[in-house]
Amino acid sequence: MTRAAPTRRRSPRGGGEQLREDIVEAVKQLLRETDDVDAISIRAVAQRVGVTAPSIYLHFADKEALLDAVVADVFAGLDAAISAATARSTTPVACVLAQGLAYVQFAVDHREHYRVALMQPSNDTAVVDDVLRDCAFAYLHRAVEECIEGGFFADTDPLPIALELWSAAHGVASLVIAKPQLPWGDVEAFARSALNAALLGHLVDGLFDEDDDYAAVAAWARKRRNALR
Amino acid sequence: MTRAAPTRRRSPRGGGEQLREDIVEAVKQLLRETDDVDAISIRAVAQRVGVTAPSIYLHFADKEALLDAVVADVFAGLDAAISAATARSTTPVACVLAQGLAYVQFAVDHREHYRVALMQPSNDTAVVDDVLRDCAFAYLHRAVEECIEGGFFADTDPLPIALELWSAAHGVASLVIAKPQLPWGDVEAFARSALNAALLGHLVDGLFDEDDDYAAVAAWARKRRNALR
DNA sequence: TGTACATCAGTGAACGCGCGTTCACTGATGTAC
DNA sequence: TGTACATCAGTGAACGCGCGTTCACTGATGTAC
Repeated sequence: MTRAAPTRRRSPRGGGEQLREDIVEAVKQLLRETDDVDAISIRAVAQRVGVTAPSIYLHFADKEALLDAVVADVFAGLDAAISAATARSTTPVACVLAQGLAYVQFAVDHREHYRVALMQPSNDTAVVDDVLRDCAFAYLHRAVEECIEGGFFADTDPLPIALELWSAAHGVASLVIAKPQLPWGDVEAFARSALNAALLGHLVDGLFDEDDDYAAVAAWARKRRNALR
Repeated sequence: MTRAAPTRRRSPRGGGEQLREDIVEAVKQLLRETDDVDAISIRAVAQRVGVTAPSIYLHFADKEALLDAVVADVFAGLDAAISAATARSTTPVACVLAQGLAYVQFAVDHREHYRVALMQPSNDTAVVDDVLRDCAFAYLHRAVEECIEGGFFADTDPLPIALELWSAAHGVASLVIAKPQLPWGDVEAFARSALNAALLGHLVDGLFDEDDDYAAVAAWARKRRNALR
């Protein structure tokens, strides 16, 4: 393997910004191609950008800072996807479903990006996580609030519900990514079904006696199922 | 750091079995102590066992084979936890909930073991995954079948439902592990609530018009909520 | 317009390190006679 | 019971490698006069 000739033009004064962006983009490219965080080395990244390894350190303090920047970039992409799904929705419950589907779609479309950002030991600083909390998750939190305000969900604290719904979407996304050989069928249909169940669960939450091992809801469901037949 | 003196007694003929088990146990110990897969090196494992590095290769073809053995061992532990939860349960729906709680409990009690086994790129061979499918997951699959046979769930294919419930439990477990600083509150209570929602969702699945953006179920729930008030 | 100079983005070579793995070996264990 | 020998679990030293990071440098860019 021959080293790539550094064809890149030198940046104008104070113009390292372009190289910085290129470096982050190169990491994302390598993640996409190799599906393996361990393939990310300073040398590999530098070569991909067309620059020598020490140049990376002009823009990032160390490798961890570089990966933090990549994670922040991934969060921004996730945020954009969920923001778009939110804008497309009309009712709050449908909005939560759309957000969940967009989330899973983003994750499986960018599996290694998702893995680095959300399935990895968090070397990410509080700052990086704040990006997530203030953006992508904020949309979900707001939509849950609207579900409560609209009387769709019981009138309780929206935060745990939002976290539960996030867990539901994350569960589908991360298990599909970690174990792709399991019989998922069509992933979007699977995700829709799983998210639908979680949503239905919250819609009917608190409407049945909860200390009876589901006997009350089961009896009700059985009766209704027979009536529908 | 001085190298540990190899105090270990030589195994009797054909008695490498003991060392093999000790090696797997040492890996699990290191994972527990460091919370970091990258801390697992052949040398570190050998030192922990009290043996030199090449000895490892008498029992495992290479590092990947060693990690596969560890994953299989973790799956066995998970299997035992879920088996115990299953035995404790009386009704099938309560059984699914108990299995899910046991699953999450096991995961957070053995976070790095869980990470290696279920949040990591699967270098595990099909053989290793079969252990999971034939043991831990089989209990869930069976319990879902019983939910259907008992008329608790709609009469459909149990496999996707089991996978969805697995995703729900995995979602809680893996997100709590990956982002422990989020406001989870009591993890068991959180898991119970999330699993409860998924279960409720499947209990009432198919009982409402599904092409109306949840309008039918929402109207029904609102009425019932008012009646209960 | 032309020249001397300061700046600083990027270079090239090297550092020390820990890794997975190999190989010829040693010496305690167990066996055959 | 005693001795010679085969076995093979575990050793010690070494291999080549790629890694993150450093440091003194170079030379194109832009500026001051």
